[in-house]
Amino acid sequence: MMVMVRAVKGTKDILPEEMPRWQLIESTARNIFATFGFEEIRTPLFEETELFHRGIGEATDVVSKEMYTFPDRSGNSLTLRPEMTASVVRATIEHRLELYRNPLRLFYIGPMFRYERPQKGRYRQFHQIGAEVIGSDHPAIEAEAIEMLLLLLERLQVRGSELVINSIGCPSCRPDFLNLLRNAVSEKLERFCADCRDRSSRNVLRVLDCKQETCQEPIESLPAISDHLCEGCRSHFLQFRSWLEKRRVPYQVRSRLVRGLDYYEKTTFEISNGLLGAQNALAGGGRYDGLSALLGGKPSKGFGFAMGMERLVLALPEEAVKESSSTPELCLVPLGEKALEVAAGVASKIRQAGKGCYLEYEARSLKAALRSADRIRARWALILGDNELQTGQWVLKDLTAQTQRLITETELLEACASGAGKTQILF
RNA sequence: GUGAGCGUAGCUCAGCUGGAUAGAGCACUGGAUUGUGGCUCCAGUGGUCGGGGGUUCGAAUCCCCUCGCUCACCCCA
Repeated sequence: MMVMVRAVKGTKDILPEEMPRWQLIESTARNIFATFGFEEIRTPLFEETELFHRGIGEATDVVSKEMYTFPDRSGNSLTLRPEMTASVVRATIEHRLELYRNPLRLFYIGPMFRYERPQKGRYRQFHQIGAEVIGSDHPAIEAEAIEMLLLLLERLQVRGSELVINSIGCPSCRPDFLNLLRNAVSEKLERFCADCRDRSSRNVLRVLDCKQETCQEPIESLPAISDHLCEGCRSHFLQFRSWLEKRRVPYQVRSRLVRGLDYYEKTTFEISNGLLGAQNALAGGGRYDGLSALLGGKPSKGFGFAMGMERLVLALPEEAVKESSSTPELCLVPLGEKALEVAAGVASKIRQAGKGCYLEYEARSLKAALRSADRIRARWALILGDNELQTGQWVLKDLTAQTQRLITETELLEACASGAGKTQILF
């Protein structure tokens, strides 16, 4: 037997049944982002591998072991984007978008790719909605972006989200802190788990984020970054917090919050939600003032976030998705080949008038056709058999009211012409 | 990369410590109703029990390998 080809590991089909949830999320996001002055941008799904190496950082997990990297036919190394901030910043540099609006407010919706073991809420092809503000380092804009994100969640009736924030310092204070931290960890190395011992040399900050029971106590005694911020970072963070408070956004400071991408500095944040399982981060983001310069552009400060759409779908309550069927309400039921020809012509005219209808092709019997019309939830069935062909009087059956009446082609097309702008036919 | 759990009809699942032609509900098709749906009743289609090997008189059931899915670690959205 032929082996069935299936969707590759970590990818999945989003079937028509679940499409309303996705469409709701996308349209709500577009509407809300527009009210904040954000404009949509789409960048290619793949980029020069170099972009992510430079932007995200060689040492990160994403770059070192999670990228879909491949040579194209000319030998260039390309990579399916694992996130989109680097691409957006690349595009702003390439097209000088900072000349066009300052700050630049952009958002995006699209698929990302990371080679990881799939689990609940985590896929190899996953989708993000994200937003970036480029060209300003005002702390108020961070609070505004977070407010926008929370408003989206509220509008989608997603409950139980928590905002945690932190400042991870900047190039002028972080290196000193990292040394301090590294030394503190190595002093009591034996008290940390094997993973943390490994992390202490690879990426010390991560030690702060370890969830191992046994590591909690030694972590407590480690220096906190909040005590070692430079004056600029400290004041920026305080202002950011006060802007959140002015906007009445509840938050928690977690000095152990660490992000996985090297370009972040100063403000970082995460929104988690208990409905998601182990991968409980619904959205995350932060400031990336050095990224533009790193990618060869003019120094340009930025702040942004990304939200996982699959995770948002998991957290989306059923009542938020309203039944909104856009499928046709009229089903044409021809009985026999000759009737099919006539019906096909009528269907064309209906659609040219901007209305919709189903055309039943394989009506084995009237009974089967009506059953099928019922199943696709059509409101009316137009029956076209030998009798109707003869008389020119077709049978229009109201499947809900269980009534039927005769109608001519002319009357039908007149009904189609009425109700301008609506795709459903009004009888 | 590591660990655990699970693979029986399109879907959700029964199938007791190994026993004869592998079952149910839903879905699908047809009939009761020669051109009238949803409800009801009746009947039917559909499975190399994920794949391979082994133990046995006999394997969906036990053992080994393999593939797949799920969840968790790691990491993140």
